[in-house]
Amino acid sequence: MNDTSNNPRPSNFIRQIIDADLASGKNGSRVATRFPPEPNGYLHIGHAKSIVLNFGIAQDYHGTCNLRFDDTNPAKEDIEYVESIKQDVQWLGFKWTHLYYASDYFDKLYDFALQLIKLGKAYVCDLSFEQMREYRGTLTQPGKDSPYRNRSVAENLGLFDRMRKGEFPDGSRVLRAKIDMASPNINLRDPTIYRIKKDAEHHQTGSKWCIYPMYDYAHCLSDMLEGITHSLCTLEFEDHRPLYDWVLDVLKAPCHPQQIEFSRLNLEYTVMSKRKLTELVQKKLVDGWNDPRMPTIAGLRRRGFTPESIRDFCLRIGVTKADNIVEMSLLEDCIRNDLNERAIRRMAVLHPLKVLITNYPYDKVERLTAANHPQKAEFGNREIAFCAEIFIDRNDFMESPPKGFKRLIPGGEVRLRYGYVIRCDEVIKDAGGTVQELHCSYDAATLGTNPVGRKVAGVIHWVSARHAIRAKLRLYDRLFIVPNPDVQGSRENKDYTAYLNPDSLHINSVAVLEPALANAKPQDRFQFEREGYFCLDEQSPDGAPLVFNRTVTLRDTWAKSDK
RNA sequence: UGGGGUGUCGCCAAGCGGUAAGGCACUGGAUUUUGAUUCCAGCAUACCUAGGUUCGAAUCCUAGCACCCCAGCCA
Repeated sequence: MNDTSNNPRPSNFIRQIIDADLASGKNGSRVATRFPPEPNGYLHIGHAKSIVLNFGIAQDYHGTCNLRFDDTNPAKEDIEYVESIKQDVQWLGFKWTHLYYASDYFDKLYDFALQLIKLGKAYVCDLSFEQMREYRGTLTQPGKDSPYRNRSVAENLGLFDRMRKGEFPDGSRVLRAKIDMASPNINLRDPTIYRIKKDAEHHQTGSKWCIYPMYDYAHCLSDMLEGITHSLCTLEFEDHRPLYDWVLDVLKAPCHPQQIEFSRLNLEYTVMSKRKLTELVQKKLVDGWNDPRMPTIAGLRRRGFTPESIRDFCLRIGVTKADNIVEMSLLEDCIRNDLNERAIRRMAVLHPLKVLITNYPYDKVERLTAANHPQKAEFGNREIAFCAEIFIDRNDFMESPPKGFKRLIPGGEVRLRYGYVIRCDEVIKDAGGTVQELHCSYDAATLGTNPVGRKVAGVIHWVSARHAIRAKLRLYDRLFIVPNPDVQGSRENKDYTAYLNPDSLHINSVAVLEPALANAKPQDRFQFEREGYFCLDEQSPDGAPLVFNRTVTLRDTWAKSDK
């Protein structure tokens, strides 16, 4: 197969850091990473970049990689997301060393908070949300100390204990790290590390806790507790690194993971923020998280993408700190490249036009042999029925063709793929002038061999009208009509949904397919010759009409030309 | 006007002081019973700008410029 995951992974600046650490004997020559999603949505291809990075490094350096759910905010999380994330990581082809939840550490995290208080490095603050914002200052002005900043250790201990016991309402008090209200880095202006959430039912810990740690506090300690050596995250956390280090330093942590930031993936014609993807789902602008138009792993899977192609994509885009927006053509190349190698070929006519072969015995049926893959004999052959009535695609016939048109024209010849050469003798039209049917004649001497004395340039696909099966085809196009809905939206002061592509899904219910497709199984992938790669929808129920999703079209240099 | 980042071909991205990898896209051409695949060729005297150091700079220094992130009791 065409699995690039077996190829050496390209290096990047993070691997260079690890190489240097290994060379200097840091971390006892151990490499431990983790992939830490919050279960508040489905994974998308941006997460795949992080997954391939983290798990790939663990594989290549003979290290470990944990899957850890960063589940510190029960209000936004759900067990459905936990399950989908596990499934998606596995589907991508990775095995975690350990499965953890940040909530596994809630007891330890609480004890560390007690330590912080005893060290005089944390205090309970009674400021309201609004007051807190005022006291924080602005980007250019320093903040000012909270009036509660200098409470005694005993008072802080007592208050924090009562917070834990549920004696105070949500929002009334928080535990804050005591760092520096005048820091030019806003994240260091006494950040909140614990807040009260009394009525949230946590998907893992139930109602055991009514206070929950904040990301900045929980993440570094979780990394530490797992003995992570390299904590890889995206660029927006760069400003948080001093806080990450502060917590571990103050607590004199026995292990201090190194946080390294890389830029997140942006893909043209889609959005990648979980907030926006959630909105698309909730407002039913798409048909759920696994809608094949979504950049989610579940969506790409349903669209027909292979795990190999997504891994390949993640390797090809690289890992840097530069802002980027990757063209869709790269992702398309990855899936075409993989499917070209492994997809069985079939014929499907999307816009059927009836053709009567007038000189072929009307009642005769012939079985022709067609290769399942033109370059791979080991894929075997299948038989296709041929008779006097067939369907070809309307797009393969033109009465007044542009220059260079190689398909069927009145009086012209074309090769039927894996069949005979036919000539169009007569065009039958209805009263409105629409072509209804073509009357053609076939050349019996052209099966498997070229006619002598003349060249037939075109080859078109077809199916027997008497044997064809019907199916529903879902033809997908880009979700948005502009390359960068986020940027365009803020520039034009519009919501990104204003750029949704109204034609991102086209349903074709008239397509006719060769009968061999009847026993396709959900997720089976095919190349419909000259059309594209399709996969049987995972939700096609047994017995119901087949539904195929178009993964991607074939490259089409003819359609691209000006003609 | 604060802090943190980033700037190499249309897009991604190597390069780490010795004279601009690679992939995608694009453009030619060959082969082809998929206008697919495959193959072959082309595609940055140039690295945000301006100075400087050096025999030599995308790489070092200085000063600018542009863009991204940060003022959640989100992650």
